[in-house]
Amino acid sequence: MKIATYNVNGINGRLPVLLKWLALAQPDIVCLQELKAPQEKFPETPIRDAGYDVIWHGQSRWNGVAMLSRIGELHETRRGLPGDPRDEQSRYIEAAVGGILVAGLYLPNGNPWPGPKYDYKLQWMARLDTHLETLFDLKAPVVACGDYNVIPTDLDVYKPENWKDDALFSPEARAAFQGILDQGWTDAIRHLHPDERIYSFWDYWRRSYERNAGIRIDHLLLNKAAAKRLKAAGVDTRPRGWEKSSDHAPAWIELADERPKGKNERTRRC
DNA sequence: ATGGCGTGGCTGCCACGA
Repeated sequence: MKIATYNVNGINGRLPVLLKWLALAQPDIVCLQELKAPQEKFPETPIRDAGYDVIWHGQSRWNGVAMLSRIGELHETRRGLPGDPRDEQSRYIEAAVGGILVAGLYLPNGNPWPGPKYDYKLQWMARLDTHLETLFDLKAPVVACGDYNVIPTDLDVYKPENWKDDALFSPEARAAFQGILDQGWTDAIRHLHPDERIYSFWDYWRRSYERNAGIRIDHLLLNKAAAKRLKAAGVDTRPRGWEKSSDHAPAWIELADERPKGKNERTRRC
C-alpha cells in the first residue's frame, strides 16, 4: 500500500500536474495540502474520474486539505485540529481507510518570526502534540502525514545558515517536532535513509531545484503498528521538474500488506 | 541583506507562502 503527501500549492491551477502524477505513481492514499480553493470549487469530478474517493476541507484563498483513496471509501473521523474552537483555518483532516488511520495536516508556516503567525504555529504544534498522543497507542496503523513546515535537522536543509532566522528552522519549532517524535512516532523517510540528503521543497526562484537547494519539510510519521509494516519511503521528485509544478514534491511510503492470519500460517511455511 | 517566483482573489494590485 502506497501512501503519499503532496502540498500542491493551488489544487485548481495544479490539477493537470496532479492527475498526471496520480496516473504515473499510482498511490493508494494521498493527502493534499494548500488547496487554495473554497469548499465548492474543489475539482471533485476529475479526481473521482481518476478512480479516487475523496474528502476535502476547503477555504477561500489559503490553506485547505484533502484526502484521496483508491482502495475503498474514506471514513472521515475528524476535520479541524481539536484544542481551539476559534481556529477557523482548514489545516487538518483525518480518516480511516483500508484498516489504517490517516491524518493529513498542513502545519502553519509561522513567518515572520517573531510575530503572531509564529505564535500561532507554536500553539498549533502544541495542539497537534496533544492530539497525536491520543492516536499513537491505537492498535491499528496510524500515518500522520503532511506539510509540517519544520526542517528537523541540519541534514534536512541544503544550507542551514540561510535558514537560521526562519520559522521553519527555529529551535522552538524543531523542538516541538522532536517532542512529537519522542512520543514514539517514526519519521519514515529519515528512518530508512538515516544519512541521505532528501528534500521535498525547492524555491521557485534562483533555479533552486536545478541546484538541489532544497529543504525537507513534508513528513510521514508512523505509529508502532504502521512502522512495523514500513517497506520503503522517499520523495518522488519527478513532478517537481514538470511545467506548472508545485514548489513541493510528493513524499511517500510503502506499507507491507497486512499479514494473513490464522489458517494461512501453515501454508506460508511450506 | 535583499529579492527572487507563484497562486488566488478582485481588478491593477494585495496577501501569503517557505
